[in-house]
Amino acid sequence: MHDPNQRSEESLPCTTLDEETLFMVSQTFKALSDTTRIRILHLLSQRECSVNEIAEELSLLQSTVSHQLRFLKNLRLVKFRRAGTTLYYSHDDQHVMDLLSEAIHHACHD
Amino acid sequence: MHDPNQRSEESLPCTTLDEETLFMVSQTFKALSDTTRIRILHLLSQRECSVNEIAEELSLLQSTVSHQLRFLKNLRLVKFRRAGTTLYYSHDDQHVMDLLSEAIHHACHD
DNA sequence: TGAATATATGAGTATCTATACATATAATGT
DNA sequence: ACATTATATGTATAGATACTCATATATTCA
Repeated sequence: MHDPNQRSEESLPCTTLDEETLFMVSQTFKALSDTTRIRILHLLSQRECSVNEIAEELSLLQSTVSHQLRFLKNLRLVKFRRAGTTLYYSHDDQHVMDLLSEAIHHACHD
Repeated sequence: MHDPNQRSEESLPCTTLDEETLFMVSQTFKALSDTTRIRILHLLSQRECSVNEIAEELSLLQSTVSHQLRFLKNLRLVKFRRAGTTLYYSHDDQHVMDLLSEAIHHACHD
């Protein structure tokens, strides 16, 4: 009847790590491993921000923020909308934001 | 009566990122951002292993494994017990292992 | 079209990182 | 004590990364 070797659609642990999964996981964590990107994502978890707003709020150079936003955009962790010449960025991957907030929460409370 | 600015002991979001928390979070994710360390931790999530077992199972040099285990040990993500000349390593931070398995699960199922 | 503003991009550089090789340390058994 | 086995460590190096500076692109408005 029920074959335990048959992978169901939900909630079973991934015991095998194929190359593609391994790469995706490492890329996700790499995005979260830099303090500048963490600060940017943490800010975007609270509100949508323009590039200059991020730079001012976090005391970073505009080009630094722009480079990191490109990194995050490539991984589809952030998105933006245009309003005139201003681009408003916001987060775009709730799962990754959850990973971040869990880690922050854990670090805060030890 | 209840002051919302008063941080309670549990489950409130950390809206401020102090330097120490920022560093801890980045270190945690840095540990999980390398494919070799991910493979090691994933293996240790399934069973306790000696250094040589890890090296053989993952086709890595012994010194590579040992260097990475030192990295993980410094962050207290793994621990070991001695049996003669053999050291058996196992994971030692359930929270970080949860972060890893969540990321793997998410990557596997998209 | 030209100035002003916002953002993106390219290049250079200093720093970090992961690995490989060689060797050291440590525990065991004879 | 010596050989053997398991693990750790030092060092060198190739590759990755993040930042800074300079400049390019793009949009708006006069």
